[in-house]
Amino acid sequence: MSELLSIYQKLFDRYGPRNWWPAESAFEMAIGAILTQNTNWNNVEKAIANLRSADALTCRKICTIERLELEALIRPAGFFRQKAERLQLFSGHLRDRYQGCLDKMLRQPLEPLREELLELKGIGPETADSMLLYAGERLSFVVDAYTGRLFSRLGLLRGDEKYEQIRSFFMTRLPAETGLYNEYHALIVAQCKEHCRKRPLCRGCPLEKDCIYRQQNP
DNA sequence: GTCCAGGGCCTAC
DNA sequence: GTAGGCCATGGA
Repeated sequence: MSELLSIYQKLFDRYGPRNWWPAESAFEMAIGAILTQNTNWNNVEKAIANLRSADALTCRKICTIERLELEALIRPAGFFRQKAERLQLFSGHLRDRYQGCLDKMLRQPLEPLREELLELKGIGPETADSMLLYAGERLSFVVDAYTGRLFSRLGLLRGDEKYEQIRSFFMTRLPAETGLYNEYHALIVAQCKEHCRKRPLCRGCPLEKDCIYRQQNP
């Protein structure tokens, strides 16, 4: 078994299926992907609950709601002014180019679609890949800060790779299965939330024996 | 009080 | 092309 699959298996054995992305619709996932930028998911849940109560989890409503009202609804998610703008830019694009139909957008050819998302202000690579993988079930590995941190510690990355390099690292080594991509990213998050934050401690970590950081710092 | 979270943009060198 | 500042809330 490849090294990446072996690590995957250890994480899956420890944490089980993560059932990502937690949302009731693809559009809600896309909105959540923007709201969770550099923000604890707990806070995002509050914002999404507010949007749901206001019946504002649709493209049409996000497009037409007053900016200040949208800001107030998503306030718990932090960075609420930027995020309100980003939600409306994304929804406006969806309305203008795909008649507001997210499924239609997500069925487009992968790489051009990814580039199209990246051209939108406020959608960077992680947000784009989250939308593609989780809302669209498209084959695009999601990289985040945890990913680089964990695989550097495991000695599989140097630590100075750019986003696209890390994404390619996984995509050229893993079987082309969206279910695997989905679970792997979610498991990395679960792992890092429990063990690999900024503190240099791997005790009890399911990857303990593989973790070169621990070998270097017993 | 301090640190951090499932980033991304902008500006200055 | 890249390091540093900025955006903001809420929980640990």
